[in-house]
Amino acid sequence: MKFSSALKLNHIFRRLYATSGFANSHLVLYAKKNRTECNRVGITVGKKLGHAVVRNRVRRRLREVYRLNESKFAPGWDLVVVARSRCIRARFCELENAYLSLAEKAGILIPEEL
RNA sequence: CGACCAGGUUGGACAGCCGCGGCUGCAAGCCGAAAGGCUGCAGGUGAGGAAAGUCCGGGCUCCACAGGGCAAGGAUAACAGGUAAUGCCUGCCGGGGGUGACCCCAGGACAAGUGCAACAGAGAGAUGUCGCCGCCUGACUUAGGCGGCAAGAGUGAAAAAGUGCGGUAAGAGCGCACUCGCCCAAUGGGAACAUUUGGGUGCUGUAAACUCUAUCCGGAGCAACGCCGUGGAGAAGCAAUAGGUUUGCCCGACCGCUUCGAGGAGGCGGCUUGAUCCUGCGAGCGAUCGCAGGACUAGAUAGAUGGCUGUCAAGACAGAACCCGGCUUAUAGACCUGUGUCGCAUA
RNA sequence: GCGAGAGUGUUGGAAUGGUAGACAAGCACGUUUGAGGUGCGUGUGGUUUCGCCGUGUGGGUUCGAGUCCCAUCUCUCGCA
Repeated sequence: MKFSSALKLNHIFRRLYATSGFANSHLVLYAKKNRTECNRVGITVGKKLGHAVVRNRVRRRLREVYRLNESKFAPGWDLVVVARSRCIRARFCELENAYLSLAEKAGILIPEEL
């Protein structure tokens, strides 16, 4: 994790929810530029998804997706990822595909140099 | 061998790569005046039996009262013991269930008072519909009146202790025998309580209806509480054209400066050594207690255990958040103990 | 962490411990109309043989629980 940290402050979450996000059947992604060189990533797993064990598993997997793919992301963004209920039974590769396709839609990936 | 009963233990394993939170160390590096912070490396460590529900009881912290009594409100309810304490646990008594091992029970007082008991039924806590018997009157086998009775009928969840015999005009605890309930005494027991004992007595049920009796209870909760605290608001002191900021200097522009300071955002502490755990011996029917030796075993703060691969297994319920003791609920599979129970077979 | 409330036919929502489903909406059928709408009337929990089971679930108290008591599940709300 070279240039990323966890997003913890409640008012930044509020600010990001006010923007229009990107969604697919597994996830919702909110993104906004900050004025630093770092990325701050917040994960929201609501109480609807299940008990604490289920919610922890979803959160850990989403964090792991970002960690393994950090090199593909451009720095200088605040991200909030909201898990939807299909994440409970999804495999890891499905979560990874959903995450990366949303990030591509939002335009926060480094464009691949051929 | 099969079906159970009671109590207890455990709660996927191994290997490889990447990754996370504390802790310890480095005569490591960087930043800093220092305290310390950040990074790297190494070592070791890192969720439960229910961490859950928040149903009880405490510790701890602050507030209130700082002494006692009464009232209100709430909780508990056989007896004895255990415990820091409990509404918990153990033993025992009583009641109920099971062939049995064994299991279940809020289990004080309606004989202090009040309330309620729908429908049905004459009558629901005190009576008399049909009825039975005697006497009188009219009539001639029935009607009316007066008196006695509560056996039988019928209603209901419950009907005036129950059954039998005697007794009588008919009947009736009116008398007797047995049974049942309550009260008193005696005996046994530490007590609840028990009784092939003696005497008295025959009273509906309901207090998870109000109530009465006995005992206990001050309130809030780690988001408690303590400390630090940019800016801004406030107070005091000083200074008056010096000082500060803006680019090192000049010009220009902007701003009074210093100290104190309740406290909001935020940060730090509280934060894990404790009614702790393990082993052995002893006391006790047991819960539990005593003694000796040993161990240190998460401490996060948007909240640390994940991802991929391989082998076996396929298998649950489920994630600490100040800490303990219980209760309740959810749980796949595996294992252990018993001079345990029942059935079948054999001897 | 602390605290409060609710759960009844398809839906909203009543019911003092005493025949469960008042009232309204919806639905079905009949009637009114040339046809529809409106109006009026009847029915409507499950299974079925009288009957039995039905108030989130499981127990208990009571002659009798939607109601009272205990436990539990789900949902909603409040405070910080």
